[in-house]
Amino acid sequence: MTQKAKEYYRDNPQFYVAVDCIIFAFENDELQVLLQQRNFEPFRGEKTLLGGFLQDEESLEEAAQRVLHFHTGLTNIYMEQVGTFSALDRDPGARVISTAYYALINKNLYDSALLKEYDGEWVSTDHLPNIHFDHTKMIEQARELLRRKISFSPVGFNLLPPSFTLAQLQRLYEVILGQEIDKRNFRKRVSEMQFIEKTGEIDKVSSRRGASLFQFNMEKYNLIHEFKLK
Amino acid sequence: MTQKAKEYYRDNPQFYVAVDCIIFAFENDELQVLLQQRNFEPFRGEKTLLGGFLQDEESLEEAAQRVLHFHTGLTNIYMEQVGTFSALDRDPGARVISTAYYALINKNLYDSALLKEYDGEWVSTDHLPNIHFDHTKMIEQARELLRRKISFSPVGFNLLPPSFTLAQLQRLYEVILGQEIDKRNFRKRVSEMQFIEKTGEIDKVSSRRGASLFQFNMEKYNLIHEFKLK
DNA sequence: AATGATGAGTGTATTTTTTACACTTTTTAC
DNA sequence: GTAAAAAGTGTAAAAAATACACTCATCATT
Repeated sequence: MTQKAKEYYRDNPQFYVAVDCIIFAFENDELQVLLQQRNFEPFRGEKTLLGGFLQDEESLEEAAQRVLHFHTGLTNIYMEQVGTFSALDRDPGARVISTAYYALINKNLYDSALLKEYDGEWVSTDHLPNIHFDHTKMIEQARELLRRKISFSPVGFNLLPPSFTLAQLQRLYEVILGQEIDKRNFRKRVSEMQFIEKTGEIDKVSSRRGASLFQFNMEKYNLIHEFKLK
Repeated sequence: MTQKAKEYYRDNPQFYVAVDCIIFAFENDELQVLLQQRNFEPFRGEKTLLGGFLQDEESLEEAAQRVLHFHTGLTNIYMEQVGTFSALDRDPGARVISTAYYALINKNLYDSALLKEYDGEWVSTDHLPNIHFDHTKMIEQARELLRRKISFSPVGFNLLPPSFTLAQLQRLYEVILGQEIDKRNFRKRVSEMQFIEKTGEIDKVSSRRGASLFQFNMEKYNLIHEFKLK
């Protein structure tokens, strides 16, 4: 590179760059988010999202997956970029530019033993506690993004176990969309999508009669690639 | 701040952070984007989006507005964040994290004399030339975001002059949505939105008969805040 | 063994929204 | 005066979304 070209970069300031992860899960008819009670400086005692600083040899997506893996034990988590936050005073400790990602996991599948190592706790997105930095805004934007996405893309299944009842699926949609859904209309739409298929198993836990278990068939979906639910 | 807290930040690398602006305009029945033919190093001779490095005392939004003002002479431009791009090799000159914003301007209102100062040129988004970095991907993501937004939010008016004919408005929608729209159905929907109002003026340029000019009334829209077009 | 309680499962009619479609009007250029 | 060009206008059909109520299977209780 020429001298001129080097100066092109070097005349400019550099910044700490971070990722913050809005990790969503669905339990007890609530959309929950994983927070951390910080027992370290800076901002000890505050609740925050799980995050980390971008390192030299990784992209933001890789950094987010690293953070996700570290806190859940999972790999290859479904994730979407929410946005990048850069207000001058968003982190009073230093100037940090942070990109938020939301992630969807199933609470049965992750390593919950890790929680106590970093003081993680699940909270309902309906009654968020006080959260430090601009993380409340991040959560709200993520929730809105998820709300819009879930009707037209089969991302919601990441929040459910591999097999699930239609009642579970419906509750998930009701909670995320924030409105009641008619059972018959919901099931009609589900039955039109052949990639939501019966496993043949019956769930005997949730009801006396027992409810058919279903699974999302990704291969079939990839052939059709059309999704509309509610 | 404690020593520990300082280390929390200092142990991490810092990065150049940039903004890239996808400046859209509508002319000749095309959605156009403003590019720059670089006559400076690095990457002299390449076409790129208009961008700039984030500085210490500004947010990304402020940096984007600065870049937008510098290249168009306009202030307070409508703008939306597209996403942040961080691939390791996206800029071979140095590691740069870049946040893309799309902006909507009207070509009649900006300072076109500035173009020659930075070798700016408008190109159709339908036939993009070779563009350097990951800027093609940025443009495509921006175009898709705009396509989704325009049906449910009155952002398209930023691409039109303050008063416009319904034919112009319809062509704008057809071009951005990439599909023909039925004239009568389109006008029916427009007439339902009282904040798209006749100015009383007649445009005699675009047709022999003359066509009524309309304007978007932001105050009325803010009261209603409901928008659906096509 | 009968009964009550619980959630599972199922179809049709109505309303709303979206789409398809063709001619008359006004003006200018020739 | 007439041909050409774009403006302007309403109704019917189709599709999509919504509203709605009962029977079924099983378990727990008596």
